[in-house]
Formats: sequence, structure tokens, C-alpha cells
Amino acid sequence: MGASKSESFSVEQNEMATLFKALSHPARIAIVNYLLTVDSCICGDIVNELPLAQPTISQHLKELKNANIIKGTIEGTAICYCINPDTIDKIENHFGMIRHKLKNKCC
Amino acid sequence: MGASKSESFSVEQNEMATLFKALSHPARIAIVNYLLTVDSCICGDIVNELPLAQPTISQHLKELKNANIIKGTIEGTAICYCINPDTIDKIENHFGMIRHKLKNKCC
DNA sequence: TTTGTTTATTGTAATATTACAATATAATAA
DNA sequence: TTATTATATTGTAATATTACAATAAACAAA
Repeated sequence: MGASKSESFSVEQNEMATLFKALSHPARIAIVNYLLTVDSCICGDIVNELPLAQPTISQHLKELKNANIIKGTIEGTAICYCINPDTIDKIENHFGMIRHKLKNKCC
Repeated sequence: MGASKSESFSVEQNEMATLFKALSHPARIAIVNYLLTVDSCICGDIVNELPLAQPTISQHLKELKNANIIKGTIEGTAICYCINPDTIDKIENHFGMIRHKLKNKCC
């Protein structure tokens, strides 16, 4: 096989897995970090910041966009990327749930 | 290619990516959910809970163990799995950092 | 001992991901 | 118009992931 049996799991389980998959590569972690470091959202120099070729970065940005972790708006010739706080909320809530359930447990 | 250039990124970036990769499959999300639902840590019936074959689940458990998201201790014939709260803390701290940095930004 | 129960390992086919060269697209500048 | 600049897309090779049948290993019970 190779394809995961996503139809066997709930929508929410698949949703969370998709979010985590988008964050499951060091380059994408680095991109998120960089977007947080830059003072404003007017970006456009991500390619110079990372040790990867431009098409590779474009591909990683696409995955982050598809997962709604970042959003990009056209700003003249460049594209301005920034973090989508709503998605960060979603992930934080997930761990809030985990934390809450862990409180009532033995470990 | 196919191999990610992990040597080009920081230890911390790789560490976080590894944690997220462990959570990037709906079956592994389901396993974590199930471990949180069960009252005690004495498990052993994960195979009956999920629509996957036993070797597949064993493989997923191994990945969660390798990432330190769960820990398993031998309990007679069965193995008792439970969530590792330290790793949950680590991930929560990561998002705490993101949240903190987002506060000073335009989006 | 043999039998049953639970989990792990091995091998392998199907599919997905990663990286990048080459090329395309889109907008601005000269 | 013709550059120039920034980003996206396409194609493809190398590698990783997913799933499971078959089998092994480890232990308890009969």
C-alpha cells in the first residue's frame, strides 16, 4: 500500500493529522519561525533565508498554505506571507484538550 | 531526491518536525485519543479499537514510542501504553512561543 | 510440555514526499 | 516593447511511508 486509510477515521482526526503533517518538515518549521521573526508581514526573502532551492521552498509554502497555517497576499511583484492565527488556535485547543484529559489520569 | 536535508536545519527545528511527523497520521491521532479516553494506563486492546491490522498498529505504536509521545511498559502478557506528559509539554511550549511572538505582529 | 494470547519483526507492494532543473507566469522597470 | 524580478508549475529521480500477510518471540495457562 502506501496510501493511508483516511476514510476509516473521523473528520477531526484527519484534520489534525493534516495540520501536523504540514509541520512535519524542518524546512516548514524554519519558515514558520522566520515569519514570526520578521517584524512585519511584508516578506519575500524566504528563499534567501533557507538553504533550499526556490522551487523547493515554493512547494513547502504551498503545503503550509493548503493547511491554512500561513496565508499569502500579493503585494506588487512579491507575495506577503504571514501566519494564520486561527490555525494556531486550533492546534493549541487540541493540546488543551489533551492536557485536560491527562489531568484525570495515572501517568 | 526524497530525503529531507535535515542537516541544514537546527536540532530544535528537526526535533519539532519529528514530533509533528509522529502525529501526522490519523491512526496515530486516534491512538493518542484512545489512550486519553481509557481510564487507566492498562491497555492492550488498541488493536480492537482501530480499523487496521495488528502489524500496522504495532508499527504506528513504534513511531509514537520513538518520538516519545507514548511510553509502554510490559504488564504480564500485555503491554501498557500511556501518553508521555513531558512530550506534550514540549509541544505546548512550542505553541506558547509562537503565540507570544504573534502578539507583536500585524496579523 | 503444548496451547493460546499478545505484541514485534520481516518482507514487500502501492503510494507519498522531497528536492531541484527547467520552464512558465505575472508584475514592475527601463 | 524588452528586460528584470519574484514566485509558481512541471517533470522526475531518490527516498520514505503505509499497510498487511507471514512469521517470530515472549509469556501464561492447561
